[in-house]
Amino acid sequence: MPRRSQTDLAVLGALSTGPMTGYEVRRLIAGTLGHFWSESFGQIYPTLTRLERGGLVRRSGTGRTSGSALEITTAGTARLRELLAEPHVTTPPRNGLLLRLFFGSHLSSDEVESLLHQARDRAREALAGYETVRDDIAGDDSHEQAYRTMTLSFGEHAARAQLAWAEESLAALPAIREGSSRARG
Amino acid sequence: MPRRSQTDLAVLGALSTGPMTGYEVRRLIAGTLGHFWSESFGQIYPTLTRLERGGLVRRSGTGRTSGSALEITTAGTARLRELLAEPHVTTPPRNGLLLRLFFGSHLSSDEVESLLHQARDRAREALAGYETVRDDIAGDDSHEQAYRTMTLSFGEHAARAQLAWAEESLAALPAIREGSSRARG
DNA sequence: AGCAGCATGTAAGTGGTTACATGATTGT
DNA sequence: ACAATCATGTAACCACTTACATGCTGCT
Repeated sequence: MPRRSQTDLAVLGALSTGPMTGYEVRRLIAGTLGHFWSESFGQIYPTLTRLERGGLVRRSGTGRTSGSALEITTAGTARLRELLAEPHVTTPPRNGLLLRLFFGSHLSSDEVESLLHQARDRAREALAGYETVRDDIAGDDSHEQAYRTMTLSFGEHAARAQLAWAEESLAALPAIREGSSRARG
Repeated sequence: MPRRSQTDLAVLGALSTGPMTGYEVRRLIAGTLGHFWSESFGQIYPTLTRLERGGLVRRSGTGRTSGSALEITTAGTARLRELLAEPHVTTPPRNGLLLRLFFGSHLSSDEVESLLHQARDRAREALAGYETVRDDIAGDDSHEQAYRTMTLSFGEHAARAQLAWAEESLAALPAIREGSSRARG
């Protein structure tokens, strides 16, 4: 199983929603897709020129201010569908917060509490962000709306779960604190 | 902000639970930590030799069968605490399933259904796995138990959230199906 | 005798991050 | 004028994955 980049998929997908400049592709991926996908900016322009050379994308007039807008071609749409049908890979998780929590016995209980506060606050921020996204989507009644709602809903479920977990864990902390101080003497 | 590897942290943390061979470190990271952390095996042995050269880890007798067990040193424990106190980084998400779902309008509704089934089944499998982990932890009454339970609980919350989301989304599919067929003709 | 699992590594390749570099345009 | 944003790239570095290579031990 060769290590295949899914950057093409993300970029073609972005362009499938309409012509835009490379800068706008960047922003779309960092913004809307940001909750479940990320591309480093250093990848996007090289990918766009490669796709253009391959005839999957073409220049079409100028963008809003300067630069040229990019448009997906028929071949590009076909390629997008191919890529969508391929088995998906999700990068293995690397959650630095949970890694630290797992070895929490080496931390002071204040440090543990701080980690949990961070997790809780991050979940709250995510939820607040999703609310505005939901408002954006509401004004959109294309056939793409349903799928945006679906992915948004995933984010909301995940954030609510993290929030609930963080609050439960914070509530459990005093008992752990007692336990470890009893163990130490 | 230099791109810093957290492999040292994961490996030192693993060894902080007791002496073990490199092979066992591998297994611990792939198993117990696997739900929120991953290391590629090609990294572990080089890391161990580097840590040994740095005096953070030392050989101590032989493992269960062959090979030599590795033990964390006092300096290693100190380093571990340093690393734990550093700000954590969590790799940006790259969820191939959600990426595809987001562009679901280019997929047939059968393909979308299949993606959701995969998400649902994966969540169920995770939950089943967590159940056995919970049993393992129950027999362990060290002061580390509380933190294992905490990270396990995170996994359970996340898996339950994903399961609920997948089931809701599957239930919503018929309406989407209707909508898109109405739009097409 | 043979297989599964234990055990330890290496080497090539690549995907991706980060930082740097440059200039146009719009708003104040 | 000046700042912020739009816009397009490049180059170096590195972390990581994958595949390969090798031998031992315990069981049947």
